[in-house]
Amino acid sequence: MLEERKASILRAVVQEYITTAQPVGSSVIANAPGIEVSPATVRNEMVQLERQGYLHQPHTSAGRVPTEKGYRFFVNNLAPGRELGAVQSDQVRAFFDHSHGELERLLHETAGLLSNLTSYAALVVSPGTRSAVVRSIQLVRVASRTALAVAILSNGAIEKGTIDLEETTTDVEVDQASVALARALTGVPLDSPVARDEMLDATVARLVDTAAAVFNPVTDGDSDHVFVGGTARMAGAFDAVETVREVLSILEQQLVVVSLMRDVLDRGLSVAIGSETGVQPLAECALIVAPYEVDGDKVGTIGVLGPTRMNYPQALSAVAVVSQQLGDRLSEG
Amino acid sequence: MLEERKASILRAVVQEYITTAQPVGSSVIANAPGIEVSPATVRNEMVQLERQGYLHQPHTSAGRVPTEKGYRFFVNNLAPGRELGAVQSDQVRAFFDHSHGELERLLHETAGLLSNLTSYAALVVSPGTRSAVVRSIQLVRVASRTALAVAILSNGAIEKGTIDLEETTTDVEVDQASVALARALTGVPLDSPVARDEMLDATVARLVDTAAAVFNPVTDGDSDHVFVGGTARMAGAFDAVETVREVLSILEQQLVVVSLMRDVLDRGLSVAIGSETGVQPLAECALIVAPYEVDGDKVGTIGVLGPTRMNYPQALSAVAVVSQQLGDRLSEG
DNA sequence: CGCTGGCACTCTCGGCCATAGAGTGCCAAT
DNA sequence: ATTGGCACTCTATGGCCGAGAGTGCCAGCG
Repeated sequence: MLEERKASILRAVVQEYITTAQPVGSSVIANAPGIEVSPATVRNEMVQLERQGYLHQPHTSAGRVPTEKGYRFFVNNLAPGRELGAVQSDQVRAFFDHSHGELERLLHETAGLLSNLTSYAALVVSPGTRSAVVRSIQLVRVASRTALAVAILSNGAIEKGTIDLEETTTDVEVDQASVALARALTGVPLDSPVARDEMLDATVARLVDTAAAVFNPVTDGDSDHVFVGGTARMAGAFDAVETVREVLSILEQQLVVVSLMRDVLDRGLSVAIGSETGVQPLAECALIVAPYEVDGDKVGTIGVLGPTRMNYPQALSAVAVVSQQLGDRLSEG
Repeated sequence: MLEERKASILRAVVQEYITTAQPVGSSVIANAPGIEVSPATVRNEMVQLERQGYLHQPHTSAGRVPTEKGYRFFVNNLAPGRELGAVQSDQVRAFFDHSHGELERLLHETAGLLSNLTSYAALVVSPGTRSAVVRSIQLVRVASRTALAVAILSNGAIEKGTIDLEETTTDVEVDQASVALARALTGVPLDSPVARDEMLDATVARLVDTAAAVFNPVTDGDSDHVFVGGTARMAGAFDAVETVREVLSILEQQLVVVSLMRDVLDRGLSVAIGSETGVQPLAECALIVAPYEVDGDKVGTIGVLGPTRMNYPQALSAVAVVSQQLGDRLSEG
């Protein structure tokens, strides 16, 4: 733990660095509100903070820059629990009031909203299918050798998968399978085992099984869809174009993003800073995540990805508010 | 038109600049294959080319750089009709042979493929609904005040929209509307007018109309979905981080991208260079587009976005091959 | 004893200059 | 018409210097 005054100084350094992105010197800190000591004293404290690993000096006679440990201490102990500004709260409320239409579209736009609020990249992972129940499921032939299995879930999500047919399969068989599938799965979760006690033609039974199997990977969460908004903001966050490229490259890999977010949540964190993300190219990034709940269940995750020198208080509250309201919006229906 | 030799020089300049990204000088050109004259002669020609607007000199005593007009002449008259390399052809073939599963996923992965082939950003616009016919359509209540209208089309696409219900609407009414909708639209294009000659309860009739209306914007192409792959490549293409930001910002706006591509195609072009795109932030970009055909109909578009100094021959052939094969793949089913 | 003003020191950054080199435009010779 | 030669221009690079920022330390002060 840090003494009162060291903590104040660290807080001031982080806040200053977040806004200016320049190494900050002792005199700036000494003039900061809440600091009542001279630059010399600040300097003495700063060498301590540096020894303890909270600050770093790019070179002699430059100001100090927070380290990962510094940021971590800041978010754990020093970040003011800032409310979102009135304008922004209104923006969120207005968004969800007027939000309308289809689930995917809503999530996509939510990513845009969150990105605008924070001016970082935003991530929205769609609700998992685990907690939802099938409202309607059917098998439709779309070509001579292809059928589509489509399930509509109680949370408004639509899950779909393609099935290869034998050329010899008749339309009647497809229809029978469709009916059997509906009978077996309507009203229960998508990954429920399919009861097989009815007498069915062998071909039809096989069809039902294949169709049901199509949805299993879905429930592994392996196919959770993630909506990314504001990737262009990453270009503004770093001046090394190479860093930008690497980060964008990560954001393109849905699987990586989803498991990254899940992983952070699983570790009980809401913020992962630099190497804490466990992803090397994100060494200069910080990730804020929060689950959103529908009817009390954590069904999905939203997050914000920015540079380590991100505005944590603001981003944290934006993520909190949006996850809350998104959950409410999805629960109400 | 340009005399033989000027054209050869222009070709050499473009090719050289594409690979090195450095202004190219007369001596390099003089040594290029196919040029049998001395640097001095090349210089004389280059001042002509510059006067005619094909080349530009960043400053006295730098090499020459192609202008938009120069690139345009190159793609129109000079670009070798290069075949795709054997390795890459194989890659495309292998991709479509093993491709499997759901339409959206296929298109998404196609964007990735095209991006890998060209090392630029790739764009894939999903097939429009115009040419497809409804295989199945239904209305499903997902919450007390919400229903989902879901249509499955013959091309494997799924179109969906949400409908607000009165709290008082009964499940039976929803079902009736669903049946009526199915009767009216199955087997015909999604934007067909709904026949209303049957006697229906007023509430149900209203439901049917709302549901049908939901799909109209869809057929306006306004909601054509676009899959973007390889955005990270844009970061490698420019060294000004600001340019990268602007381009990414454009790529995030689906509507802009879709109408941009349509616009270019409508003008009968397959390549739009710099200001030809009509989009200011893309001044340093070039866009290559090609439609893909399912059963002879141009149902969608794919494209590649790179810097103006892109490898046109290679990108053109990659786009051609992929659009061809994607069309075939979607036709076969 | 902790704080602070003072001070010498270190390091970066911007400007300046000179030089090297790339590439040109032009001209006279072929 | 082409070309070798040449003087010229402009950029890029590196060294140098001075200004300025910021430090670490110390001695003095409350």
